[in-house]
Amino acid sequence: MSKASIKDIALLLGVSKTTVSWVLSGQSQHRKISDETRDRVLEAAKSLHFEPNYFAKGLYSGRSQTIGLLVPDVENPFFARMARIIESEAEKQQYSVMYCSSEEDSVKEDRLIRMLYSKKVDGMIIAPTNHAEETLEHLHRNNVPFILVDRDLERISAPFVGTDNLSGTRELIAHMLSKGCRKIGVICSVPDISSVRLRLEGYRASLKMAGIEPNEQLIVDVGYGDSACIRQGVDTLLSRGVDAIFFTANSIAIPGLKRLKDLKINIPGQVSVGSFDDMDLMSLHEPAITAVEQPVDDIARMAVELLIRRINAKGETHASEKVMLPAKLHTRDS
Amino acid sequence: MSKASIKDIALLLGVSKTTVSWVLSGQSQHRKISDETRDRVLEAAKSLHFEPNYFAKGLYSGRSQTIGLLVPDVENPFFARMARIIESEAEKQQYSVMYCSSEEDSVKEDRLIRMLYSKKVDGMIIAPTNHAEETLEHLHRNNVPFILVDRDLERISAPFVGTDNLSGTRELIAHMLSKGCRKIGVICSVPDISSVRLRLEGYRASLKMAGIEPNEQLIVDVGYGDSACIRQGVDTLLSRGVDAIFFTANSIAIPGLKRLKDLKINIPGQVSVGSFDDMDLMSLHEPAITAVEQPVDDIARMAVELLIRRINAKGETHASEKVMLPAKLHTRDS
DNA sequence: TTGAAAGCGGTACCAA
DNA sequence: TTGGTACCGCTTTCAA
Repeated sequence: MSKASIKDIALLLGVSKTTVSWVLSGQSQHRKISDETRDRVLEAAKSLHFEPNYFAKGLYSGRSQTIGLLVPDVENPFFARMARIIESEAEKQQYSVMYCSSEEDSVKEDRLIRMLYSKKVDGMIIAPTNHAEETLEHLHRNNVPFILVDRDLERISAPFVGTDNLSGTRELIAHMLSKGCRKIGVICSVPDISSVRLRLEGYRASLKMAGIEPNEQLIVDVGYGDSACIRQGVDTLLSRGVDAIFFTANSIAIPGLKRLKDLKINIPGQVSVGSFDDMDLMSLHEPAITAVEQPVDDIARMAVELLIRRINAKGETHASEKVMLPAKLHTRDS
Repeated sequence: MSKASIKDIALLLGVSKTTVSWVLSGQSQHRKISDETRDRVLEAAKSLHFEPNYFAKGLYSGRSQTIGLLVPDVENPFFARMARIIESEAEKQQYSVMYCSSEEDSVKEDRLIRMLYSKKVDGMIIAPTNHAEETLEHLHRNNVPFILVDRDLERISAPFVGTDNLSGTRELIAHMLSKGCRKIGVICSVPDISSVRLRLEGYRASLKMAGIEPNEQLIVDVGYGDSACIRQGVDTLLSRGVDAIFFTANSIAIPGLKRLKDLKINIPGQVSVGSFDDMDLMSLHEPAITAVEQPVDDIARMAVELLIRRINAKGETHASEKVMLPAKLHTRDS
């Protein structure tokens, strides 16, 4: 029951490995193999259940037909969906996906990237921490193509695909302002990554546009998003008299909404709420929560497309495109 | 910048590949390599940034240090969490994870399992469709260890780890009965998989225990869970006068709850609600929804443990343990 | 039209 | 204590 190899087929038929290899890799035409030989080989391959050995092929070709996916947390609905789409897009092109979660920890991130690298993935899709430069440089030097998603690293020139966080946020804040909110608080985490930074920037810009001077006291940074800190953050903002709260991500919104529920705060009576990342929970919430939906499917599709293009273009230098896809505001009852 | 190989090091130092290989694989002691040689090799390896070639190693050893994960949908919060825990458990043991989503489609499942197989994963963790026997037999014949999770396949003797669906459901239904519900409807999908089958069995058993004859008219099967069908299912049950609805999975509960919200049904005034699979949404819902939480972390951990044990015990025959972990009922306001 | 042989990068047996 | 060499399975160049 041990695997049939090319050699086995060659021995069986009394032809050479070369011939078998040529037939099996569809080069019968080009290499002028006789139809008869070709058919005998194909038949033997079928009856012996021949399957090319992945390692041998990889050893020679250097290709694994596998891509690596590194995100902060595959369990987060945003990244879980991204993983799902990436998987199906990759499969269409005969690629498999290996995934890892960095937990926003750059040390772990470094370790995981090296692991993916050592497993010879043909390329990677990475939502990096803000300290990934060195590791990514290493990839670059070793000609491993990669695409950044969700957060960009301005200091390195790498292709990026993500949401237009600035416009998305501005639209959301503008909506809140139009509903009469004047003292909008924010809860954010990991503000050093580009996406969050831009969401904060969008927030400030919108206020200024409306003639309101942003008050830094109303921006609460909860570090890596521990839920106790988030609940605390809600309390802080409430004590500072906000009339609205902007959650900068789903991971913040969930504990945040829980806290508001526990405190029996009336939404939008006492405070309005707006959130980045739309999810079932937002529309099912009572009242339904206004949220900005990221174009995650498009991000995933484009990331795979760009990555595979780069994999196939190994060697050639590309301009490092930076793609920003528009977000979509869902105004609801909050 | 191309990778340094063992040969490069050997050439550089004027020693043989054998020596280098032995030093690098930590056999200096055993193979009695002189300390001096060892140090020279180690130093050269470090300065040339030597890293063993994954394919070459795999070609010889047959091992990939990778496991395959096949679930119906990695985006589903239950499986997303499972994926997350499996990843971290696997990493502790130096394994990477490749994932695939079968979409409950046995044809796709077969294709994906074969793909994982061809990529030489050392083992697989699979939440199978009810038609996976043949493919799994193929794995078995080829000595690829695998663990079934979430749903068991009684017809084949394979290790399984999942939730005790029967008890979990009985507890939930008993709770609903104790609150006075008498006409409990059910919406389920893919009832041919063991987990759902057991949930339905638990439902019927509980009713009988309470002296109520189960009415098959109150069990709506929505096939593969298209959300239009689920909404329709809710309508059907309501028209049949149920005083409670049991959703057999989170994927059913979400569209189901949406429909109830759209219809402005008062929960639990008009109908009570209970669901399998706890998630943030359940406790944040107004009113909070009573739900059965599956021990997904334990399932994932145990699956990895059993799998790796089997990988390492290749050849030995094991009893095929079937592990059922207890579910936890969260009674809430619905 | 087909085959022999070298090589991809390690590992391990058998000698020395 | 160390080295030569065959082999894992596939691809491809060069010869016939």
